[in-house]
Amino acid sequence: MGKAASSRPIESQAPTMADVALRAGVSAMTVSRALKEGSRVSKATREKIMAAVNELGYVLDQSAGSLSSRKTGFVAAIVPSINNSNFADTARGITDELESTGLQLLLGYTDYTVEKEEKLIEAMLRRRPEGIILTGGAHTERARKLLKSAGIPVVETWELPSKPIDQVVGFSNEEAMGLLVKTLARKGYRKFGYIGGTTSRDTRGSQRREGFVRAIEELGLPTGRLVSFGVPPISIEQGGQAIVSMLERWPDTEAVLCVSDLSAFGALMECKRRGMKVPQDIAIAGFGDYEVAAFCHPGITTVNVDCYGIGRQAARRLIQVIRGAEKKQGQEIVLTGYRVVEREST
Amino acid sequence: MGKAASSRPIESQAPTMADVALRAGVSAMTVSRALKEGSRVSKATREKIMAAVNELGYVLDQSAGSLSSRKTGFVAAIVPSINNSNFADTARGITDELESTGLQLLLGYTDYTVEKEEKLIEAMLRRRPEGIILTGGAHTERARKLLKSAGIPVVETWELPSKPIDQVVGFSNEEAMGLLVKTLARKGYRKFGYIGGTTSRDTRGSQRREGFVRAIEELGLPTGRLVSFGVPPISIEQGGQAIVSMLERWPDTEAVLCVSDLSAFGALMECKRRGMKVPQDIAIAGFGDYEVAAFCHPGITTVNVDCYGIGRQAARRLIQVIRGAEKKQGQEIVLTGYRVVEREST
DNA sequence: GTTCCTCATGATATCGATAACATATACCCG
DNA sequence: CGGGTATATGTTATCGATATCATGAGGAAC
Repeated sequence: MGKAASSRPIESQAPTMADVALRAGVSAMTVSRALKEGSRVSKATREKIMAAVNELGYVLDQSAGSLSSRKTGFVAAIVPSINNSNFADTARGITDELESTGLQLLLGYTDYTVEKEEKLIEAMLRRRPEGIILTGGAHTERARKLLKSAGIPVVETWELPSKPIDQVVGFSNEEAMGLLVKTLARKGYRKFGYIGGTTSRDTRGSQRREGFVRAIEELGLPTGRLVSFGVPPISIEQGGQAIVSMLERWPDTEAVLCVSDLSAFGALMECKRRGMKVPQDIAIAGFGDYEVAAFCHPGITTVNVDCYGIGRQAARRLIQVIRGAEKKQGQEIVLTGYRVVEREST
Repeated sequence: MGKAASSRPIESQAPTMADVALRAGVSAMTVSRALKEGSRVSKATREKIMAAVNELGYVLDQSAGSLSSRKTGFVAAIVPSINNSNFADTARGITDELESTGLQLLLGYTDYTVEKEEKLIEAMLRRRPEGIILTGGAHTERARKLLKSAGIPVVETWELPSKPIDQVVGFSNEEAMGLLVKTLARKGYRKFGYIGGTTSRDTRGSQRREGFVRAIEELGLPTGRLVSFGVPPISIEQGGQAIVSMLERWPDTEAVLCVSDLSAFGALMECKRRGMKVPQDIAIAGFGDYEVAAFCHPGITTVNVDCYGIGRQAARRLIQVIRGAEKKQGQEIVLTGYRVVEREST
């Protein structure tokens, strides 16, 4: 910069593409092309334009661009909670997958209610996302209608909905919990208890519970040891309270399965606080393979779910439809893996 | 619905405001008014319009609206990680505070690098947010320039930057860690160790470490017991590995302070795994008051930070500038509280 | 040298809503 | 009943970019 320092005009207005064009001595259209990857602009012109861009501190206005190009570059994703590290991982997977494509994530959370989900869906659709990722298959009728008339690809995740809207990336929570029961039954446990939330708001939680009940029945084991405690998402603290209730009602329970690792961890800590030995006095298992389950002592047996992969795959499927062939290839269902991780708590 | 089922026209195009207007027999402008809170439209007209809206499944297009109104309704927030429950809480606080105002959050995460922050800031500014919330005070020069020329209110959080851009909602990590040291010194501990990450990427971590060193020096206690382990954010697992290293080099350490509760939890579990008694053999403290610290056994002494409140207050300050008086009231700094929470681990 | 093609660039219309102004109708009051 | 005011609605221009078509310059081939 051998030239005199360029005086910065004190304009409160942010510079526009026309300002850049004027300064670079080209048309606005050429500026638009120069700022877009893969369009042909001569090297000299591009340099002039970039110089003007830097001098003015210009940043492209995508809200204007998306109006004329009819592509907003948004993808919406709705999860039950961003405080839950499983869903945070999914959100991270989505973001990471979107990053290379220049798509921007609009993230919302429902607090596990379909009513808030409906509101969120509507709010997001106002931004005209090019695709939308939902958690689970439970939605209000109005939400379904809104999604249908929006005409954008939808991916439901984390479950296998009985009535899929469009695409699905998920797994059967019922089967996964069933597998956990069977794995532990093979180790000799017979009196199983289950800890979960009180309502059906958390559909994945309900499915896991059903999977538990079904597996117990199939194996011909003692049934009925179900404790419901707290509104989903059931916290660490509530897991601790729930196991107290479990031990009071069914003191001879041999193994307790929890709807998530957080409640399992709470249960585990409560047991230790009471001087019980895990797994000798009682075995505890969770679901989700949270970091805390791997590194607490004893480590908690759990079901590992590919949370991050769910996010990446969901985003990838959207991208394929958005950027790829116009034609939707029908309701594809992607099954994501899960596996039982046995640790010291069982 | 006593009427015959309305046949759904197979139009791939999403309906526009003009379609609604046509159907309701009014002008587009009236539709726009009817869909906006607080504008005067007669009851009969509004009902006609709402009927048309529902029949067509119309959803307002805000990207178009924000172009003419010159208000996008976006607020950007950039945090180091969304997998960290402290920052997830802050994001939740922001979202909750924005909800009533109709503003939509654009959330991004930097993985603790200023380079990715710069990229994110630029990407977000392309969406023309009306305000932006950042974590910490470390930014690239270019990021600062971009923010300045964007001319929107900026709130830096979670720290007290030495060179604030605009507004600040945070606390002194240095002082907070110093308070923790002093609190434990009062209980009689003298040989303090510190566990943190290896680089200065995590500026809050660095500040906590400085606060630790300074407090130790001021109290005239033995210095130098610092273990750096792993790239921030330091995980539970790395906390466990770090305390092994600490015990090898300084076996007589009485109390170990960790950059966060996650590493403290890892350290705690590793000690238990080795059969050490906490706090009798060694005391352990963390930072951040994560849920796990409260409910693990023994509970971990830590510094509680109002993560959620930081988010709410940061958002509130933005809203005041955005929706309120045009005039910025200068660089206001809001101090958020913190407090030492003593538990069984010390 | 003429024709044809490629590549760089410009001109204009347009995306879908809203701001700002214009107009029409109803209502109020002395 | 006339003038003024409030309320409801319509008309037009506009936000800032991009799609599309048009144009011009340069080069290759014969």
